[in-house]
Amino acid sequence: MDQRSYNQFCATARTLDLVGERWTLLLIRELLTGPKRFGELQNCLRGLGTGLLAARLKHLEREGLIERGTLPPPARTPAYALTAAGRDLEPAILALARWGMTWAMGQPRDDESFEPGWVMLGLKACFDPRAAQRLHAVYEFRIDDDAFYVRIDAGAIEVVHGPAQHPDAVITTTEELFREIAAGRATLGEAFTDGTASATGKPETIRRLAGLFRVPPARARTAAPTP
Amino acid sequence: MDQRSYNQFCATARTLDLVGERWTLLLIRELLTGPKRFGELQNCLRGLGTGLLAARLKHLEREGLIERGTLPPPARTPAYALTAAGRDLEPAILALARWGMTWAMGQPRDDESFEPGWVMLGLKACFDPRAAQRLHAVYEFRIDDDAFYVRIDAGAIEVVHGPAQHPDAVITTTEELFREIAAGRATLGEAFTDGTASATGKPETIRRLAGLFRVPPARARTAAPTP
DNA sequence: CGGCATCCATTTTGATACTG
DNA sequence: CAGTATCAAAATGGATGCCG
Repeated sequence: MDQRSYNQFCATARTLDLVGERWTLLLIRELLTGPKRFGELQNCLRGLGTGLLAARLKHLEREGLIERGTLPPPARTPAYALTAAGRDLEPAILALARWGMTWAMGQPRDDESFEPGWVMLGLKACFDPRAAQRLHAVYEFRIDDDAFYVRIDAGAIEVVHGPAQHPDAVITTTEELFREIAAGRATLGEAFTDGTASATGKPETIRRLAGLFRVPPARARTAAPTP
Repeated sequence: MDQRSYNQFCATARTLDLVGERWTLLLIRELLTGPKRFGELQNCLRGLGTGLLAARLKHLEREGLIERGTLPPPARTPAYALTAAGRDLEPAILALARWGMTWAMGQPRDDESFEPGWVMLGLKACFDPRAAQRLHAVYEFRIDDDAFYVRIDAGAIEVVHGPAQHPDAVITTTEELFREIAAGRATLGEAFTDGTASATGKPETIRRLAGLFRVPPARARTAAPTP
C-alpha cells in the first residue's frame, strides 16, 4: 500500500505516491473541516471498509499528514486531525473540486451519497477574496441537523464543521437546498429570496454573504478544438 | 476501470472518479506540455504497461479529456492531446506539484526515473505573474537532447515540449542540473553564475529569467501542533 | 463505539508475449 | 511503433468476529 511507488523524481508523482491511492484524498477532504473520529469518517465514506480505513489512517499518520489525538477535554474519544503538511493539501483538493464543479457535476445520481460539508468545501473553493475586502464576520450554517461555521477575515476564509461560538449571522436551511446548490440549480442568493433559506443576525452581514462566492459555470466535456 | 465510482455527489469525488485511478494524472501531466505519442508516453511512465496505457487513453478519450489525433501534417503518426477539459486540470496538477516541492522532494532515490519536463512543469508551478509584469519573451531550454520553450506574456506563462521558433534567449544546460534544481540544491540563477548553465540572446531577457519563479522552501513532514 | 484481524470474491495492476 | 491478448500478483470490498 505504500511500497507501490511511481519511482519518479517528480513533485507530482511523489505527492501521488503519498496520497494518490484510492480514498486517501477524500479522507483528507473530510478532515479539512476539522478533526473527525473513526466512525464519522466511515459514515462519510460509504464503501470504505474498516480495515482499509484503519490502514489509510495509519499510513497517513506514519507519513506525517495526520495526527491521532483526542478531541478537546470533555470528550476523551480519539480523533484524527491534519498536520500542517496535511492541511497544506487543501489548495490541491480545492483545485480538483473546482474542476469537478465545472466539468463533472450535472445531476445527482440516486445511488450517490451526499454530505452538506462537501458543498461547504465547494463554497470555499469558490471564495473570492477580493469580494471580502474589509469584511470580518462569522456565519453559522445550520443544514438540517448539521452545523458549520464560516469565518471571513479580510480576504481569508475558514470553514469548520460544528456550531459557531458567536456568529454574526445564522443561516438555516435544508440538505435539499444544498443538493440543489451542488447541482448548480440554486444559489444562496436565490434561496434567501424564495424562502428555502432563512437568516438571522446583522442585516449587512447577511446581505454580503451571497456575493462572496464565484461559482464557475458548468461546461460539457466534449472534444474541443485546440486553440 | 470506470464502473468503480465513489458514488458521492461531490465535486472532488466526481473528479477523482474520472482521473483518480493510478497513472491517470501522471499521464495528463505528460500531455500538459504538448501532444505525445503512445511510445513517448510509455517512455516517460516506466512501469505502466501497454495494456493499461491503452485502457487509460481510451477511457480519457471517451470521457472527453483527451483527443486522439495525428501530429502536424508531415508526420502522420497518431498522437494524444488534451481537450479544453483536460487542459483545465493543470491548476490541480500544479497544486499537487507545489505540495510535493514543499513536502516530498528531498533527494532522488537511485531507482527513480527522471525527465527534464517534470522540472519545467515545476517551474511553471512556481511562476510568479507579478514578477513578469510587462515581460514578453520566449525562452528556449536545451537540456541535453531535450528542448522546451517557455513563452512569457504579461503575467502568463506557457511551457511546451519542443524547440522554439524565434526564441529571445536560449538556455543550454544538462539533465544533471535539472535534477539538482528538482532536489532544491541548485537554482537557475546560481547555475548561470557557476557555469553549469549558459545562455545566449538578449541580455535583459536573460537577466530577468531567474527572478520569475518563487520556489517554495522545503519542509519536513513531522507532526505539527494545530495552531 | 473504536479498531484490528481474517477470509474470500472481484478488480486492478504489472509484465510479457504477440500481431499488424 | 501502436496496440491486443494473456496471466500472475496485488489491491479492494464486504462480511464477519473479536477485544477494550
